Amino acid sequence: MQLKSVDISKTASAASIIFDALKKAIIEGDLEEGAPLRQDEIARMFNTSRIPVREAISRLEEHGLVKSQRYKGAVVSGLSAEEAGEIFDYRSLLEPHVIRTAVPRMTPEILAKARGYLEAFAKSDDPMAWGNLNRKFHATLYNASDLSFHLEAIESALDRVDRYLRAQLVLTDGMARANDEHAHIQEACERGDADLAAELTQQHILGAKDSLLKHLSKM
Amino acid sequence: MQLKSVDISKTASAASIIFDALKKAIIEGDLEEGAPLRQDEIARMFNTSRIPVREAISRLEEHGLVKSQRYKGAVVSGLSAEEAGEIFDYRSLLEPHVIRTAVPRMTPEILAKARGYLEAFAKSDDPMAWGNLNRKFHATLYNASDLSFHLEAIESALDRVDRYLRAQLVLTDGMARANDEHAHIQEACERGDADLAAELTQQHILGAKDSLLKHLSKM
DNA sequence: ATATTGAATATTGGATCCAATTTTAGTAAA
DNA sequence: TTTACTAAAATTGGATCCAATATTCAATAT
Repeated sequence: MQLKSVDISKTASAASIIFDALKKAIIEGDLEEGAPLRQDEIARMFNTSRIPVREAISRLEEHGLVKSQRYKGAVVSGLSAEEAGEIFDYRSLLEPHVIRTAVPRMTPEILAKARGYLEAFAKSDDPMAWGNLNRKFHATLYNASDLSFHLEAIESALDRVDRYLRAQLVLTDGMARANDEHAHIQEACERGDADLAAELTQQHILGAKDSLLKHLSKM
Repeated sequence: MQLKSVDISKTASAASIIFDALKKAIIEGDLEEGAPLRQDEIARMFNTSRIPVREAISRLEEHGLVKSQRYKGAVVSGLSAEEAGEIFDYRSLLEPHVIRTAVPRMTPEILAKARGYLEAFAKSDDPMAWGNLNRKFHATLYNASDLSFHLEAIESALDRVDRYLRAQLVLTDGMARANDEHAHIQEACERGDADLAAELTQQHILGAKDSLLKHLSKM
């Protein structure tokens, strides 16, 4: 007799759940720069002991999202304008390369999926959703490259600047420009023009950097 | 009264010590691909409990150096030829940019230090030392860029391919060619020719990739 | 002899407890 | 009032113990 197989293997460890939750909170700005991460408090929130909390925090530290000191605890780490700018430069090296590799491998399904995110992004009026749709749009196109190391590196870099990117998108005319640029990138991909897609991606990133630095200097 | 201040603050945590030791062992190939990391065994080695060992392993996992499965344990992760090649491509994007930024900021002291490593590398007949001298030579030049995020990213990428790089250096004529290429890079830096230094760095990396992939395909 | 079952062993993830250090609050002295 | 000192509270890192799961291996059935 054959039984329906039920996937019970997805029992994520407590440490992973806490890690994901904290990471999301930091990336989305719910936990602001400098906010202390008290092990005890977090453990109570998740009904666990401090052990998995400590593992989560130490993993976050490896990603540069928190800084921790012995006996003093961990705080959410922030970025100076220079550091944020550097990460945008880093992205402007990697992402054009990745999309250039990806374009010839894009299937109609991938392009349709990207277009879906593109349109949702254009239509959305929820600033909180913009950041996610923006990332999903780009990630969908990039994933076709199959360059897993590059993709991880880009994700990690985006995690660090996501907060600032969001702020920039909301507080300036970034939203309108991003929409426009996304449409051109999508078009280049659909036409199979890898070089153009790469060029537009680079401009997209450096334009955002410019806008972000201007915004930060006014604060 | 004033006391001689003794710096006792550098009491690294047990987890950090274990992390560094395991990382070194993996990078240098003492722990081979697939080797299991038993928490109990490692804890006994360091005279600690398994708690700091687990933290170390989870941090290694964030760096992609080990893969761990619940109730099964962690093993040293390896790279396929494709994955190793991808990391060399990644380096060939970042490192030329970094050295281009670094060249105008190189002081005579930095150049002298790099030359020291260059010469030590050329003279050394200890294959185990080559990998370290190679990294120190490049790192000395790169550090002048002050691009800390890029520098971290490069270090992390090198950590992953170090084992393969070493093997390639030893088993082919890589050593002689590397020496030659290093000398040319050093010279370009001393002349202040940032573009040439970047160009040579890119060739250096892609040449090593080529040599590595040829070596791997013969196995 | 080989495949299957089940108990013993090994191994990991987490909870609770303890030690070391920092921070805070309170008290006394100038 | 302000400053220096001390004790209490808060907080982290690690050790020991327990629960959950995987693996091994001997006993049994085919």
